[in-house]
Amino acid sequence: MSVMLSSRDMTRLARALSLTRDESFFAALRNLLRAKLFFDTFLILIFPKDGPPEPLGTWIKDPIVAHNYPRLYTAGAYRLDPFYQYRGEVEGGGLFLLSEIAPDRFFNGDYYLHYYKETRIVGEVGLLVTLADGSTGHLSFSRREGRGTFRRKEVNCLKHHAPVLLELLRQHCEYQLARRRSDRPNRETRALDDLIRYHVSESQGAALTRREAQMAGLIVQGHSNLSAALALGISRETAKVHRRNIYRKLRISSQTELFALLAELF
Amino acid sequence: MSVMLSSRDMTRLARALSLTRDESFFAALRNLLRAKLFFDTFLILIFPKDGPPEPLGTWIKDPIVAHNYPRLYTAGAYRLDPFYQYRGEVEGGGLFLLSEIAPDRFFNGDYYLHYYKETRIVGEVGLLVTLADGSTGHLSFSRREGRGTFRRKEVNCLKHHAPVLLELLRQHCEYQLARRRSDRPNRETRALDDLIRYHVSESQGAALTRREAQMAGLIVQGHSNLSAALALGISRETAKVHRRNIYRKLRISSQTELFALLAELF
DNA sequence: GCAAAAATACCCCTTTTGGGGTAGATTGAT
DNA sequence: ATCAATCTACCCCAAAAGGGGTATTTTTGC
Repeated sequence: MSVMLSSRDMTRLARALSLTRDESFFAALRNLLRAKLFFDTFLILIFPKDGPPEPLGTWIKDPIVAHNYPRLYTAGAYRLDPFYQYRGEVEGGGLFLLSEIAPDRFFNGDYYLHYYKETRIVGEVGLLVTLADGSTGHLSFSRREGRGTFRRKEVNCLKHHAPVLLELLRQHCEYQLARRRSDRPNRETRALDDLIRYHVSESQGAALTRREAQMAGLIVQGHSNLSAALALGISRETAKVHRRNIYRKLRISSQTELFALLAELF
Repeated sequence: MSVMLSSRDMTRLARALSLTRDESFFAALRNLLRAKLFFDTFLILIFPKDGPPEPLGTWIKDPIVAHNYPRLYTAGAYRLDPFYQYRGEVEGGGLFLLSEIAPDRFFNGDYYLHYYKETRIVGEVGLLVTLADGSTGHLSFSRREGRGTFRRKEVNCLKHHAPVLLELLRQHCEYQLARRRSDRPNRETRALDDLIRYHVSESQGAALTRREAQMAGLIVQGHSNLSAALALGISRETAKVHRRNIYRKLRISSQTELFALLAELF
């Protein structure tokens, strides 16, 4: 990861900038960063002045962690997150290593030992940016053991580019905040599974059950049987049954064909 | 497969009608029909007055047959195809069972014994429609052994709906013929693998080799490693290597993620 | 012409899919 | 209250994907 940005990097950055007001910003930024360095989790949250964080985007590679972590975190563990605790201390914003802002005793504390450690995260970098209403935008990415911690060179490079990343984050969070406040009642809020059921019924003449449509949605979003099972709170075997029934009803025999069928929904 | 069309069927039909001038017509019609009955191959060809057929769309479930059949067929075997031989005999068009139009000795002839039989096809239904320039549009779908032949009820139903299907086929073939004759030199003719290489380079900062981009294209089009290997004329193991290198370069670990990355190309 | 990059092919292994079965618990609609 | 559809869970198996390795040939760039 070189400190200099090539002209191609600038193009990609401009593209990300143009997407800050878009739902796809999260994925775009994640891909942009992933092209430059490895990470195993990628999260964007808003920390209100008080109360639980609001997730704007969540990407966690490990399906089991992806299932357990957000629930525990939002339920209360966030209070012990050094980034959450640090949210008011920071003037404007900045990019920090967990180790920089963690309290002295953090790595011996309850949070680390009983919760954070479970995730096997060995390195975390977080951005914090103060928003207009006093809440704080937070972007975090981390590595699990096996990938090694972030190297000094990488961190320096990230700090060098922090102002741009912070501005991207700020724009995105401000926009999402505004959108949530205006709280438009029904802007295409038709759930994915309803869309899938409707589309499949129209184009294939097959009726998927609610659960099957949910499963189909999870599959095309990249969930394995295990991951989808965790998301639905059922066993991996049952998830397999749903998948099989979907394929049978749609007269297909592979994940690829499911993508082809549902492609026009995206 | 009931003879009556429900109002929902009519909607789907109207949609297919609106797509006759579209590249996606082939898939749309295939899906529409597949919602009503099983088949293992689905082809749309144009038979010129003489000379080899021009494929407009090809879908063959079995990867090995998909690889071998079209090559042999276009190379010359088409001359022995009863549907090809019958193309001039038909006034306007019609829907026929292979068994109806096959010469008396067909099932003892060379074509059947040494070529057609290899495909393990046990039942074929074909549409033929005369086009404005004297060539013939041909739609064929067939079943392989294990699925059973087309049942009398299904055939009667198909014959009942033949006029509509023939009109769909006629419109599509006429349009494709016209488009091919006008032969616009460079209408988005940039090959898929070039598009993939460009897009991946822009969005991921990773450079795929030519072969890798080809492989990526085949994967997202639904080819398994075996199927892609046959298409590229390499061994299944080598195809696996390309797939693995693609995933490594793009920092992904599943076919689903590849879809997510390349989704915007479609 | 030479070195680097790419393409080819095969080996090993584990995990995931895909397809079949049975069977008990829940749920919904009449 | 009952009956059918649905959801659940587990069994089996074969095929494919996913990830690691080594090694040879071909292409490509300088």
